[in-house]
Amino acid sequence: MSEIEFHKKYKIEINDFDLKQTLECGQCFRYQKLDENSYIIVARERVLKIEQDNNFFTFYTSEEEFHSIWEDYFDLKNDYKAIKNLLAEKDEYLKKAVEEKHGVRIIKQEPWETLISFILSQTKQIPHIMALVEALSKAYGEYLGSYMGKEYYSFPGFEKLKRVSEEEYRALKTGFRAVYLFDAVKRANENLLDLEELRTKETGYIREELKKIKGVGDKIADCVLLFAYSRTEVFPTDVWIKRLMAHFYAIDESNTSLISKFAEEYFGELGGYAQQYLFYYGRDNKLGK
DNA sequence: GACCAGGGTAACT
DNA sequence: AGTTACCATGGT
Repeated sequence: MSEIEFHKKYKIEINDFDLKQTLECGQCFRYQKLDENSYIIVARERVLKIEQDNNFFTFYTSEEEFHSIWEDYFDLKNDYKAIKNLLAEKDEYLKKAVEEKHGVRIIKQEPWETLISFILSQTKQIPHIMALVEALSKAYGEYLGSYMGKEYYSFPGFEKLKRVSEEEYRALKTGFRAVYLFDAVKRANENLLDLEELRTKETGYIREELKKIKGVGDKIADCVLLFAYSRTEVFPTDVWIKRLMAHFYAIDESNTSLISKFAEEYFGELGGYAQQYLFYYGRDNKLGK
């Protein structure tokens, strides 16, 4: 078991960015909190340690890797101050949400990991989702090293999952999602699903292609579009958002299509950002019951 | 033990 | 086209 050293460091000042908020807002499932100001994340076949001291961040990697990978991964070149200003002008709820959750950034995650993670997410609470993703990685991913008594594994690609049976997925406590996992892996391996090719396609086309996978509907497809393909105009509509839209804007929470239509007109191109600020703000403050 | 969790499907009206 | 039971599992 090789201990990861993290001997390289790159320190940089970044505004409108908060580690806790960005990692714990519900968009990603593979982070480990070390203490109040530092986290370990596993992404892109790597383990990264990050520390935050107000607006200063220490990335335990080279400056070169920060610029080639993590700056893009955390969407750090995007002007979130401008985005937050536009949202805050819309109404009091958004104003409060962007003020309280001022450091959220929409991470650019890998499409495959995002797809599988959100397939696993259905009718699960976030800690459970994290446990399932962890179990899947430990069972079929690559060992990347250990740090402070914890082992880290990469997220397994579809090639690595090619020979895995539904029963083996069930053994990981994935429940009825095992069939969905199996179908996604099968499609990817049979070239019926090419997530890299989809990257450049139109949003609507990507959504329809993703929905061909068993167990993938509008919500999961939209999460992949937002969190992996950076289609920041989409508005993933889950149980929380339904309740919150009823709470904030008096829209019937049982009418998902009406909520989507309202979001499209009201938030426009900023739908994805609005969704994430409202989701995190609402969930964290237990709004909408 | 009932009820719910970052949903989706199939079988109903 | 719009409801509803059900899916597997873990936590309150």
